[in-house]
Amino acid sequence: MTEESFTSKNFIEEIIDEHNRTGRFGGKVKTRFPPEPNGYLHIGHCKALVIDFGIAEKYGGTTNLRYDDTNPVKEDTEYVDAIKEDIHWLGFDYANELYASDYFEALYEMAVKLIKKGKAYVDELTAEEMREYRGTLTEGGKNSPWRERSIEENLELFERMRRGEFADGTKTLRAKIDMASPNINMRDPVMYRVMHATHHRTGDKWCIYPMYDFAHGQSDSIEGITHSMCSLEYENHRPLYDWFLDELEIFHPQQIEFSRLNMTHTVMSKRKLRLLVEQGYVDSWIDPRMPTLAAMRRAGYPPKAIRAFIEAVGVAKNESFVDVELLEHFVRDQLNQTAPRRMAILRPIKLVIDNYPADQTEEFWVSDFPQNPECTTGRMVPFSRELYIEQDDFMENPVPKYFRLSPEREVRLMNAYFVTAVSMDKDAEGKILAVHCTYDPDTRGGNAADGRKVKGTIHWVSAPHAINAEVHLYDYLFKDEHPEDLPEGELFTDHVNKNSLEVLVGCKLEPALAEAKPGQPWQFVRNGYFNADSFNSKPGELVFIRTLSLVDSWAKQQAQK
RNA sequence: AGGGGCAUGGUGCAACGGCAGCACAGCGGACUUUGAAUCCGUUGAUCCUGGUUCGAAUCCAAGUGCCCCUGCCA
Repeated sequence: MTEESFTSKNFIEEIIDEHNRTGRFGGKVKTRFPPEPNGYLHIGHCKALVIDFGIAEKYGGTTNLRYDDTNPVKEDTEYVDAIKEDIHWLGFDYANELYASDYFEALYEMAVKLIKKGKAYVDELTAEEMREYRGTLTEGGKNSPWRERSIEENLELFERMRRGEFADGTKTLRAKIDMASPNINMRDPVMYRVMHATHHRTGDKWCIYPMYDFAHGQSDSIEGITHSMCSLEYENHRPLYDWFLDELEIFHPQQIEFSRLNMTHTVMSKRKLRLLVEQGYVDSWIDPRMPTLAAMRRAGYPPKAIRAFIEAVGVAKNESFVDVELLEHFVRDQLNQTAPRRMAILRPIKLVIDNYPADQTEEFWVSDFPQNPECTTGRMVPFSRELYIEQDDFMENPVPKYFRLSPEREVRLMNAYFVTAVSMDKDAEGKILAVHCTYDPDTRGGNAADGRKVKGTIHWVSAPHAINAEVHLYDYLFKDEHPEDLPEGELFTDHVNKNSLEVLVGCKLEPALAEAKPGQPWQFVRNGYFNADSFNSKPGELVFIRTLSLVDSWAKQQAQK
């Protein structure tokens, strides 16, 4: 069975197949990924990444990384670097690192060409006037009084714009198309505006900057891009994309629009993400609660899982809202295969084995992947009379179906011994300070010599050998599935989950975890997947981030009651 | 209201005139030294109305709903 025979093609591939049948691009496929360096890449961009790089790879072509940097006041090299890092992390290789600003001179010449053809003119309408002249959705606009200047005058004025003779906002270069068009984008769109601003790459060389519409298609054309994929909101811009290319009579790529990725329990617009950062709802763009790729990397999401998720979501033109649980499924699926198991106690309570010699210590070899009998790697785990277990793993008055430790009940300490709880130490308020138990020496390793079974198996850490750590547990930033669906007058920031970060101090970890490095995934058994925090951990002062909890059907069942 | 786009289980995606399928979620069970994983089973959908056709999710017509567009943002 070949993989190909069972995977259907998405609509973009069907378009390309058609191009290949008709020979439109001579069988070539070349794509580009065009981020604006004004923020961090998020999971939504990853969809574009997978489409742009995936399509090119599938058809034997290449992909350029091209920063869409035509607006100097919004863009910064900080973002240029962050974007590059994210792309590499995901495992994509671009053919060239390019910038729309590389083409400023060529774009200028193209504008001159359109002026000479009588297809562009210098306008002096103010921003407000231009809005009035543009008309409305239902009524056409009217021509600017400057629309019929001579070609010579336009040429001279445009050159003087470039030389810096005019103040910001006083002049624009506009395409002369059709002020009555039902498509507002065709009502003499602005091609160039005056902006005396320093650009992150060209510095102060320019004081006029091209608009997106005038830059994107021609940049595609210059690079020989065949298929220019973008999100649905650019559909209305395609006639303009085509118009510039046709009037300029240059190589004409095909723009294809797909629906962007939306996900439950988060927001995806850069504006909103920036707001969360600036107003302090999160620490930064890489706060693990953010849907940015850098945040996911920090939280321990494997790039393979993210790509598998995007593949599973598919490509179409439907406005879609993907459940964040689908992403989590792929993350767990990947981590389950790659994260070595370790024991860690997040909310410790002391467990004292009364009949275990006080001065005795022993060690158990434990596999990194106990569910895989072929696994040969592992570590030694020390065991002694005083241990820590999870508070949740002991219940003085157990509820029905609870089969962890409770008075007079026997459970297995994972990989070690069977123990039976016998008593508790309590303070004046009745709070349990420690649990006492006895162990059965004939159950060493976790199996009883007489073959008897226990219902529960709990994890533990030897108290004198434990290392301390801080653990950060994150929850969704928004409890609402659709935080952007708001009642009139409410802000999405009003709905930020105030309890989305829980900091646990004094967690007790098995000693092997002292070696943990950021970026290494671990499964803390029965707790979830964790990763040393690349930002807060210092040698000897580890901080772990919970990437994701394990699926917990017990907790779910309890919550339903 | 004008223009553009989209409608298939709870969610996302297939089926391209011929048995509506896959993934996630859900539900039930088996197994278990992780209440995880794994395994087995299972509920559930073609926006509406009419037409063409032996046969329509698919083609045609009329409707309905949702999204995008009035930046010198991208």
